[in-house]
Amino acid sequence: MAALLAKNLNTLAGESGDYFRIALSVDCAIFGFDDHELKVLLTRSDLGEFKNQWTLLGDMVGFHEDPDQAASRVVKKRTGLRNLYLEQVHTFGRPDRHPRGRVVTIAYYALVNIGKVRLNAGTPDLDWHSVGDVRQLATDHRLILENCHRRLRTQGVERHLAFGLLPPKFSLAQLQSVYEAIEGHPLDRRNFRKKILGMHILEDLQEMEKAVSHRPGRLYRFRGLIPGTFF
Amino acid sequence: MAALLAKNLNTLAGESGDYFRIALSVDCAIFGFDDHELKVLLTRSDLGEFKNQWTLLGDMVGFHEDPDQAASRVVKKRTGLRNLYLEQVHTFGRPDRHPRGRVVTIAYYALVNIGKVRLNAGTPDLDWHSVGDVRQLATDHRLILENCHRRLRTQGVERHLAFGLLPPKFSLAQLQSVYEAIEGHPLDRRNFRKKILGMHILEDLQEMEKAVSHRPGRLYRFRGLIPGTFF
DNA sequence: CCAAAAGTGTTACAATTACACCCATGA
DNA sequence: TCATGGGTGTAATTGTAACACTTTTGG
Repeated sequence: MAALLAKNLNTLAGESGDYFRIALSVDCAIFGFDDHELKVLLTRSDLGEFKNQWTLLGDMVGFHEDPDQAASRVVKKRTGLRNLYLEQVHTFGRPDRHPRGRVVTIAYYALVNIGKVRLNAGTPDLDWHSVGDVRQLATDHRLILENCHRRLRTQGVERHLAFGLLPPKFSLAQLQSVYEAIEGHPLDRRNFRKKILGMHILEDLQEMEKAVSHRPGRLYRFRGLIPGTFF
Repeated sequence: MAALLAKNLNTLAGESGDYFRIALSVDCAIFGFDDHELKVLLTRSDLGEFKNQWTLLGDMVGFHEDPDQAASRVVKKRTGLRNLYLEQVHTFGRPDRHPRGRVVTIAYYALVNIGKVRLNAGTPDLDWHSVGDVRQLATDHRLILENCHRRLRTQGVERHLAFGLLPPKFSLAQLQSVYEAIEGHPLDRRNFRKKILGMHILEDLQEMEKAVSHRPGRLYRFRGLIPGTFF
């Protein structure tokens, strides 16, 4: 069967006859938001060459598996969450990128509500890291993370993705804090409220924050679907 | 050697043990501009199931080859042009997308000056097609083309990519015509000139169009590098 | 009553849009 | 002299950015 497949693939005419041995993986930058900072979920590499270095979460793509599904599977396995918005960002395929041979990886990012995540205890040192503090990662994962972060930043407020990072009920201050963390600079409060409220994407819950040691903020929820998610 | 690689790859822990048999290809939407229309270079499929259907230009990625290089190689082989700007757009990997087995493809787009292209005679029915007229393509190439075209449209004037579609000397009317073809709607002439000239990216060549049956336009050339290209 | 964050409008500036007439050339 | 497209400026509108004081709560 493998030989037959190889023969078929060879009829596709490439420069070399051995391209069918390329392995395909997915790597996910799973972003969360906590303590006014953008976080990314990392674990420890299990590659000897990169032992003890941090890496994004990934896995090989199964032979009968859609890469998008492989990415969902990775996120589900490590965080317990399903039906998240996952966006494909870029495919990294330099021949020398992986120490164990030819592995091409498709990078995705996901946005999760950090409070809902039950971290999978079976994953070594699985934990959240401030994106700004990440230094070295195994193989080319720093490059991959930078690409995912840039994509997230340039996606813009209009795509409403940031709501995936928040609990269902939130204040405008929390929402602003999310955008500040993503964009990396402070925003003007009045202009931010004007803009967001003018979009009519928030439903006023007629509720207030509780037990805060200052004037409580009004709570809202997001009106409308986040693409790829079901609430 | 193949068995050793497979064994190594199996240690990467996937759902199934046969992911290493996934084949990887590149497919290129090569855009050109002519007769006030955005064109794309197509050829005839050599897949029995899609015989006589049009397809984008692609090839398998060699085992030791960077996908970006594979895309350059494809463009060079069919058009004779090298050092073009090529942008990776998306990776398509549905398990059922290809009739000859598991082939995941990385899509790229390129912008070429159609006048410089010497079409490779060895490619069946290789020719330019108006993007707006493209109906059915082999496998999922219509989807791939739509993705590449959308990426090109949303890239915006600021990225200066459209210059790749023009000869070195061009008039503002030609440039405007390119943007109109890409964006799919007419633009106001005065506003367009104001915007482009205000960018200071054009050098006035102090030359005029020749042999046109109307008032000749001033010729310009692009000042500065198109990313990924050398002039 | 103090600290801390919520809530609220107006003005200046920049960017974008809409719009109409004269000019240079070849046929 | 006509047809064709080149070349030009201004006013209205819209969007964005800057900016300070009052309110509500818990401690």
